[in-house]
Amino acid sequence: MVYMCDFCGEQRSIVYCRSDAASLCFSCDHSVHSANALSRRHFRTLVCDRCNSQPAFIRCVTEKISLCQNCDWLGHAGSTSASRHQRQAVNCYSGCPSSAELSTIWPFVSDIPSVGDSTCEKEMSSMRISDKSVTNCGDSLQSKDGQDVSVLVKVNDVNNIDKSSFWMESSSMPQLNIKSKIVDQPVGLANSTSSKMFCPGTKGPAYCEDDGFYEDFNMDEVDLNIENYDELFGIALNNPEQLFGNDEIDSLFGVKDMPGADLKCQGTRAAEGSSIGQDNVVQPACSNTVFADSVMSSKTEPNLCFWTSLSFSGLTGESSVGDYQDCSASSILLMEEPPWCPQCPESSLPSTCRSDAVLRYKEKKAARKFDKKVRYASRKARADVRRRVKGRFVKAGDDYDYDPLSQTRSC
DNA sequence: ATGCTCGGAATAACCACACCCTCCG
DNA sequence: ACCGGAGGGTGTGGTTATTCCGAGC
Repeated sequence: MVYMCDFCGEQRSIVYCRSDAASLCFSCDHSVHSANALSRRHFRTLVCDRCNSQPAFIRCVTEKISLCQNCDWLGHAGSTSASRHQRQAVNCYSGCPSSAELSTIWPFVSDIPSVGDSTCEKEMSSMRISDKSVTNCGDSLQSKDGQDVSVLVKVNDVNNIDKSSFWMESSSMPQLNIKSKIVDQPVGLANSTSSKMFCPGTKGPAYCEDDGFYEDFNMDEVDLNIENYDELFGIALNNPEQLFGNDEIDSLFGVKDMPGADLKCQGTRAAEGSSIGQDNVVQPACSNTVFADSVMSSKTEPNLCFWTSLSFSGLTGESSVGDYQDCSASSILLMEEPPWCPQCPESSLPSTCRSDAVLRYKEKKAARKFDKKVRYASRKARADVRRRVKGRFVKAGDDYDYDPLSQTRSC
């Protein structure tokens, strides 16, 4: 069955835009995402060649098809022979790259139509070329005329990766025993091992920072350059809270108390495991049902983007779901529970243990409070001591039922 | 398949008043 | 150009009310 473009309904859908939750043909993708600056930020990838409904994140070189997470698992996890298939990550892009640039991103796609240079590209160049996040990331792609079309790619060979390594930028974690190597690296791409952490499947700081949602993330505060990994985590590995603080860690992960969650987590958590001499730290995320559940149940939480972008500073609850959807992590987070989880042999935690963990998680979640920016400390100080009636401020001298200072009632 | 009810979660509204900002003389 | 006063708008937190959404029937 041929799936048609959600927009025109005439051409075969090729590109998937998660922000729009739409499968588009190249032509409509170009026209739709050249509409305005926001739409140009949408990250698109190929549509899964198998289910035609999910964004592809893996290219099976052997079968010459692009697969979503689900289909990749179903197709490659089952049989030994299939699991040996050579696979590579499917790149994604934002902006309006030309057909030539698309060919560079997806050299295996043969039917890329000609989409000439448009005003969109020009606007994109003005918007993104100077974007330091792109240059910092090192994943930008230079077009012939030197314009950065903000093509962000992941170039790691993903052979042998398991589901958990999909969650992380494995090659960026030097202390982890990830069997990955770089193959088929597109021209103009920086070595991913030298890049900073970025969103798996898509890519990180460039995108996230660009989104405004992460604008409070200050790299100067915590230098997360992987080159400083030892310097960074060498101190914090044994106790990441030294780096981020207890509350921030709790707030970020929300699953701190969950058994088994620590070492399944990516980023600092995984690094934490590596620091204590666990070579095989990377385990399938599905190895812990609780963890998977926690992730899925937290799919609308902004801090989940931390998993993939390390954008953990100054996150508040102000961002909309759309922001998360724009985050590449959404390809995972917004999905339903992966079908491969039930297949995992380690998912047999005792139900009581699981329920306890879930309970702790929910309590933690409830207790968690997103940082609220207080513009005027003096006003806050006053509000903190102001007497109230049913939560409302009362006039000075009036009866009150709540006094923050004395915790007593006047009546 | 559809509609209804229920419960939980998320969000908005409310209150007083010190402080901030703008305007004007 | 600078200063000071007047006046209006803003922001602060705990509680309640309202809205939203999913599950179950």
